[in-house]
Amino acid sequence: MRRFRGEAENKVDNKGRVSIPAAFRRILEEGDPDWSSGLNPNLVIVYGRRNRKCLEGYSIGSIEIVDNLVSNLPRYSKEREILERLLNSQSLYIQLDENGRIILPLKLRKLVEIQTTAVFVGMGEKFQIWNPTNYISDMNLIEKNLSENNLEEELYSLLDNVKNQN
Amino acid sequence: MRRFRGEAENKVDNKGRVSIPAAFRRILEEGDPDWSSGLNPNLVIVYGRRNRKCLEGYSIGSIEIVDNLVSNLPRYSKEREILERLLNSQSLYIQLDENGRIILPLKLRKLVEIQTTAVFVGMGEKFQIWNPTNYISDMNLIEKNLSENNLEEELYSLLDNVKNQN
DNA sequence: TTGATTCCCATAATATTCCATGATATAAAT
DNA sequence: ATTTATATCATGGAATATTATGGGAATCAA
Repeated sequence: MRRFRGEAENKVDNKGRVSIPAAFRRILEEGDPDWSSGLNPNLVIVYGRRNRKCLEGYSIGSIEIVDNLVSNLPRYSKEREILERLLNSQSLYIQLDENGRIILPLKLRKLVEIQTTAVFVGMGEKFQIWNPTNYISDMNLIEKNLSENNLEEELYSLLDNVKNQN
Repeated sequence: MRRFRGEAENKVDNKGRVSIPAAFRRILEEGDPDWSSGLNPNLVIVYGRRNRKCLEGYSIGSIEIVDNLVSNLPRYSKEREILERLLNSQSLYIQLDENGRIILPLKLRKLVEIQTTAVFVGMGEKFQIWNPTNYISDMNLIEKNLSENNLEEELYSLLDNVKNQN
């Protein structure tokens, strides 16, 4: 399955409307079992990630994978209850409109400090929505983290040493 | 599997259109699981390599190997999130058009200083896209490094000591 | 009735598709 | 081997479609 890739910066108007980048729409369409040509795909927005100042968007298909992982934990276990709280209560279904936009409720915009602009960031099986300035800081943090932990080399050696298993 | 080999210099028009060298197309076709005769292959362009002034092109097959390695890390682990960020946010899918061209978005062209001409460089499992002048400097840098330290022989001797990890 | 929410339409910018052509290369034929 | 036919490549232009984004009317809720 194709992944969310790339970055895009889109306007948020005062009704809270934002365009989902076209490339992401394609992934949402593929990932929505109910979607077919002509319809508008659904997605799930999760806003329950503490220590992260961003929202996360999942295709229906990929949120179901996560949900199933949670369902495999022992029922009524403390861990499961917490995860369900974070992933289920702090999330909502949204359907794209005719123009490929969604409406970000005021509550969510406030939560992640989004006002007139939102940055969409591809993260593989999900994507993130950031306030532009916060995104830059987060990226800088990552850069720092990379160099400190020597992760960068590790990462690129992954890329460079792909042993082709086809 | 066949590899990206050779160099080619192609024109970039003001819409950002460039021909992918025919030899590279064949490799992209072979490497795209969805490709079949008559279709146009997809590829992934990675632009996030710090300290490198070039873009990198991967066939779908080889980028998926990398993606899967990352996907095997614990979901939501710090390490995975960092890797996903770097690999996915700094890359994009592109499909060749009917004439074997792709469109390099302005953002990417600026990033690597490409204007009217681009050099394609085969690098085995990936290829690079350079501004011609920058490519020459990079090559010179390598040459200089090699001759100054008399590294060439040493380098090639590395090849013989590789413990084959396949 | 006064915000907010949804739906519908408009549009400039951008991207995609389609067609055309000269230049190379590949294959066939004498 | 030299010429002739055929296909493929790199590139340009123009027609068409899609994106991102704004504005307003209709609908709804308190």
